[in-house]
Amino acid sequence: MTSTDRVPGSVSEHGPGATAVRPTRQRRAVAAALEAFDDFRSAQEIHALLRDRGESVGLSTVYRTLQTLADADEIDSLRTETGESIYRRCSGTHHHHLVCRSCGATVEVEGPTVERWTSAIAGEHGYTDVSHTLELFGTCRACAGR
Amino acid sequence: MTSTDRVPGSVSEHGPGATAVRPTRQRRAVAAALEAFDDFRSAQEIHALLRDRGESVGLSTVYRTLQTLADADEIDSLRTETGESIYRRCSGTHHHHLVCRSCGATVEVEGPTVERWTSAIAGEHGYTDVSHTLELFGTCRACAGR
DNA sequence: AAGGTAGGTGAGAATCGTTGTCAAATTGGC
DNA sequence: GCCAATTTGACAACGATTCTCACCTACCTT
Ligand SMILES: [Mn+2]
Ligand SMILES: [Mn+2]
Ligand SMILES: [Zn+2]
Ligand SMILES: [Zn+2]
Repeated sequence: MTSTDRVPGSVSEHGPGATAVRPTRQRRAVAAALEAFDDFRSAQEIHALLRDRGESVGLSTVYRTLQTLADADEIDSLRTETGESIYRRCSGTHHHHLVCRSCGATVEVEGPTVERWTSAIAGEHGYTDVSHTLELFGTCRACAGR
Repeated sequence: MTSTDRVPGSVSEHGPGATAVRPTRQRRAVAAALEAFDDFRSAQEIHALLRDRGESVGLSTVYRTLQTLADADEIDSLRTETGESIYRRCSGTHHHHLVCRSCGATVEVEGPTVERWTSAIAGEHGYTDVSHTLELFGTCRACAGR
């Protein structure tokens, strides 16, 4: 699982005009931090973790890196109720999340049913180029037992 | 549609301990502003509208009122991509939104299919007390035609 | 290997939506 | 009217995120 040394965001294009994305120490560190977590974390939390680990990375850089990764769909991001952006490594396929409100435990869920429903609804109303956001929040088994 | 004069947030309880929610000019103004719009608006936009109308209401009050209304499920609220909270009057039943990214035109959609799916998924994973967020974004017919 | 350059970094300042403060104003019940 | 509880709003404070910009660094070109 942690086999590839591929640097997040790296684009192996050739010739002139290729957008270079450099595998810097900072980008590797952020990517590694994401691997260390199983649940969603904020940019600030990741920044703090790296600082503690002694691999300090500037806060601006952490923000930039996370956004770049999210834009490239290499990590998932969502917003907490308080409007804070949180990030998590994710599988490559389209999916949604079932998150424990109490401990943050996250389960990736797929929903062909929902995917079909969303396109159908959008079509009925004449909307095109449709995207959707769907997140489930609840209390996981562990947290339910006090 | 604009028949009732019921003040948003009003709770008609009796006896000692009843939490009074007063129908002030400010609260009426915010409620009226929401009726004037058909799509989602931010607290600041509503504040500006009221100011222009000459029914100026303090920004803090606008924020407070909108949040109170949203907490009471009397209006819908969601977050833009930039993290800003926007509000809209809504029907009383549980529903979701299909919003035009371009002009903001909003359609309320219901989805027994989705509701069923979410509880099923949550149950399968042992999550209880589940809630969900689901929003659809697309381009409406009008905006699609240039 | 040296140099050139586009891309990357980070400390600190700036944004900006939102929340907190608190004295003054308003409301509803008596 | 009178009063206690509630509400208001100008203004300060917050806090997450973004911007600035001088300094680095990876990497391509001689
Ligand atoms: Mn989906
Ligand atoms: Mn639903
Ligand atoms: Zn949990
Ligand atoms: Zn539109």
